[in-house]
Amino acid sequence: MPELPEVETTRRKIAPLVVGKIISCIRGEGKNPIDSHKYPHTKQAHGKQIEALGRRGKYLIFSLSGGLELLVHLGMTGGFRLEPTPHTRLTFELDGGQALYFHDPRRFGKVAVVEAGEYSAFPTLEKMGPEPLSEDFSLAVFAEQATRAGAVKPWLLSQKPVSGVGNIYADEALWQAEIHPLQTRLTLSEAKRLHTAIQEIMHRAVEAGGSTLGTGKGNYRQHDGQAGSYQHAHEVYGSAGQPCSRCGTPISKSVVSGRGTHFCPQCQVLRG
DNA sequence: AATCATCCCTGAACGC
DNA sequence: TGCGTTCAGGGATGAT
Repeated sequence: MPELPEVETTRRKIAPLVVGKIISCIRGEGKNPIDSHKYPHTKQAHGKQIEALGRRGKYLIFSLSGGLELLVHLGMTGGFRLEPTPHTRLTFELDGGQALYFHDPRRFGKVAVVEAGEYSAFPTLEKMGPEPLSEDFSLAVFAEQATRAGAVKPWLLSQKPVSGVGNIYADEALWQAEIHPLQTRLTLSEAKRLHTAIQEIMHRAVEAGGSTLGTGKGNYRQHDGQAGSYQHAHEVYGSAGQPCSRCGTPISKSVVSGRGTHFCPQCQVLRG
């Protein structure tokens, strides 16, 4: 499922193909009109030039001429393709006859055109924490906030302490930092380890082109169908019952705030 | 204010 | 083999 590394990989791959192009039209499925509830105001992009392709957390941001932005959230199964698929939800027709297809089997993805910076319809984006691979991801601020009373994993998933961390990379970072997903009130030492783990894992995962899980149609792939490779580096996600690579104890799986949660019960002990 | 459950949606995995 | 059931999950939303 697309988290920061997958979204960043998408951005890097797609940007050279679209920046500078004019969106002549965005079309819906087949001959159907676009569902304006799921994909609001896409018509405003017609005739606009794509000036840049940026990213904030898990959101792709197409900067358009006329002070507009086209926001894309890939949800669980969204992605761009160069050819139409049975799950093409939107077709972006570009000048020069090229097209970009928004493929999204489970339809959890979001696409919208907004005034640049007007994110009030996207509260998670509006309140998004710092980028984990930027200087803005301050250890001091992170460690201070991490002393809070709530459980650490749901907090990471909220996008507030840091942006772009989803279920896979949250589990991986907590394993590397040796912190239990339900731990509260992190010590300075724990916060430092987690801060480092998030940076390292995100960096390595971006380098690997993200993670591609399973063999199905709903998994994450790059626009050309190429898979990422970071799944081979997963230590806990999808590894329930497998021995922990540090201590050999079988990895546990449970549910934490509605999300499948993988951890090593030996290395990641809940402090009282 | 913070935390939790519910909803959306459909392919994959599982069970009989 | 084939059908039906359950599961997965990011983020918005409503509830607690």
